[in-house]
Amino acid sequence: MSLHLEHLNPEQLAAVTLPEGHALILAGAGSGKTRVLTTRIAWLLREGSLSPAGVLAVTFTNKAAREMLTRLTAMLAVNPRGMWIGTFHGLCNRMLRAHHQEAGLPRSFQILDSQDQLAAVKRLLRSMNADEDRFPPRDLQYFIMGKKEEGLRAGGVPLTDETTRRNVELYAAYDEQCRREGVVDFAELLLRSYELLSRNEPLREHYRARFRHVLVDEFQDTNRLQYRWLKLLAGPGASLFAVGDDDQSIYAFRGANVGNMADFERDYRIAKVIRLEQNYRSHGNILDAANALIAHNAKRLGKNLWTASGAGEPLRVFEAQSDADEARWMVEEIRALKREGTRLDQIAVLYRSNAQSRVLEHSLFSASLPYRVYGGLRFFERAEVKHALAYLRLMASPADDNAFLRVVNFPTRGIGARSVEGLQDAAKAGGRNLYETALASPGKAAPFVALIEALREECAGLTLAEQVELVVARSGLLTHYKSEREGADRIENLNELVNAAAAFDSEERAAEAGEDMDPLTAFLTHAALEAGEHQAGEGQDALQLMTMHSAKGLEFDAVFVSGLEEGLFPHEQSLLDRDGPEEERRLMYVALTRARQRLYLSFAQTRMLHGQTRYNLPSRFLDEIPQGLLKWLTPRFAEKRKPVSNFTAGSFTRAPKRDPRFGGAPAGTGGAPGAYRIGQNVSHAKFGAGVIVDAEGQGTDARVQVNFGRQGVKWLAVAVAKLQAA
DNA sequence: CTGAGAATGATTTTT
DNA sequence: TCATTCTCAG
Repeated sequence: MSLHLEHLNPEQLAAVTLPEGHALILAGAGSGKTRVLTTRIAWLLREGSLSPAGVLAVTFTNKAAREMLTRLTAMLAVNPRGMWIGTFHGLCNRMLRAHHQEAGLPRSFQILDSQDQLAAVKRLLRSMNADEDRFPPRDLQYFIMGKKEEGLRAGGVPLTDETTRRNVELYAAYDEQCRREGVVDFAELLLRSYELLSRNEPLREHYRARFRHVLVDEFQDTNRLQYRWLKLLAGPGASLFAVGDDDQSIYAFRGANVGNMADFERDYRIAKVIRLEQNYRSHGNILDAANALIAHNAKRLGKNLWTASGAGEPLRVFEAQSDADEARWMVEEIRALKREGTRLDQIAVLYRSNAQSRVLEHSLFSASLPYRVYGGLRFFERAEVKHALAYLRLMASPADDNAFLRVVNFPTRGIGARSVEGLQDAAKAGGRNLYETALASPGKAAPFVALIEALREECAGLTLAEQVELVVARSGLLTHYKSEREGADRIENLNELVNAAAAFDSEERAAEAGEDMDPLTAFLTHAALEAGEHQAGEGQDALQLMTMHSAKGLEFDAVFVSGLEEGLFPHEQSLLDRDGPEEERRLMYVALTRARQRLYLSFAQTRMLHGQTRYNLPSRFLDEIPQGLLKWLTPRFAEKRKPVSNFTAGSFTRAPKRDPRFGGAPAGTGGAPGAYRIGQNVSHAKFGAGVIVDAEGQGTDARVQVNFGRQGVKWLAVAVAKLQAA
């Protein structure tokens, strides 16, 4: 077993070889975090009396868990199978499957993903005759998820106001519905597992005795419940080893609590936090920029990245006339990079929101540059795949009303809304699930029930893949999509589902589900917990397009950080939140630290958003990077903001209609000299630099709306405000 | 049940 | 702008 400890730097080595006890590792971007985590496990196994069964390592994504397992397999002589390595959800699922009885769950409980959960919430609201307009299903879903992630059941939520009281009532009803139907949502996996451990002492002691070392990756992303789960599981004799980077905490909006890091330090009396600050990824200028930027955040544990490699190139900055102009420029730069020998899959274009990819895709398509967009629907989330899975779920778990309703009339078989409502009423009256009800008095649903019954019988003795194949064919899904114009892709996905089942059958089953679980339930669990790839075509040499969020954990030779405009990035919505601006800055930090050698920053004066032209100011983040690190490819905006002359109050002209041939830039036919023009840069004594975004009124009543970026968007009376052209 | 047209609303996202 | 979701006529 070769750990290559000699290749570790002193801090990495210190982290890897820490004696028993709790530890907090502050691991900067590109500092070899995964390596430390895996080498630590290997070292513990080699040095101590620890056996693989004593290790529990938890990550957030399946990808990270796989990566860890792969590296360990390469490093170790022992079979890593005995370890518990997985995501929070995967490990909780594993525990709940093993103790489903103690946890109060049916053997083949099904897992609701967010889509399923929303459907369940909608159905609940309808069955309780709730006013969907006053109580949007999404809000309730968010409420329930949030409370569960705080570790609260309906009974434990303080009733602060009328809305909360109502939500709590619905939360309780939702949990009851889930119980009846034998399903659990994502947050429930964690909460149920937590409750099981806290309630059941023998079980808790069993696991505590077993897991001597608990290791957590991306600790800054844990929510309150996850931290409590860890604390419960890591008993008095165990060591909790947490690795994280508070500067890369970008998921507060979905419940992550960076505060867990400081809490951990205090709760476990961590004497010395180990900082991994040597970066093995980026050139010096990139790190200097990132360090300077993140220094603007007040709430930090503190850390400064450095590199032993050289300063490298300056960061290139481009100011575009418009979003289309920005895209054209990127295409040119990418072509140049390609000519110089950079592979396309080593170049990433990052943006704040998915909507920004459209213009870019348009340009790339015209330029015939192959690209791959991350985001969007994943394999197991596609409608046709979910339909097929619903049939399978109903076979495995007839109480699953969600699954029943999804496919009872898909493909259509004459069971309309009427019949379904009748069934739902009868089910409610009889206190039974829909499938049982339909089985007892079939009515219009007779063909459907007969189909499911027949499928169940015919599946006996078949392999998993054969079962899936049979269901896809006999359900009528294949026929249905064959007759559809755009059905080819969907049919391909259904075939792919059969392949996935075959692959799962042979390889993954034992690993994921464990011992005595039936293959079908194991596969359905796999589908729920691992939504699969976003898009096929991985491994082809294509440009990588993604949000800055999805880029976390990745690295590229060259990175474009686009749309650096106030309102877009930092996003205007984020400014409403108290901690929003700091989280946006951390996101920028993540974006910058993705680049190995070359980093481009760009922004546009004009951008199409929601069907409207927006005039944004350059992002504050550009000001927060030392100018000496930047190389402006266009004149630096600050230099152009010299006052020319005072405007005279009175006239303005609407910006002339933009000509698409000029990339949406003002066509330059402006109004009279001294007139206000929409899109005009101005400056104000108090608010500073701004852009005119709208105007109204005439003469002395004339008012203009000016976007002052971080100072906000304001209407100003032209006669009063002394605006200067800038 | 289907398709057309209206209404709606639009950061970020893994499990 | 544009994709999704809803409503209503046929």
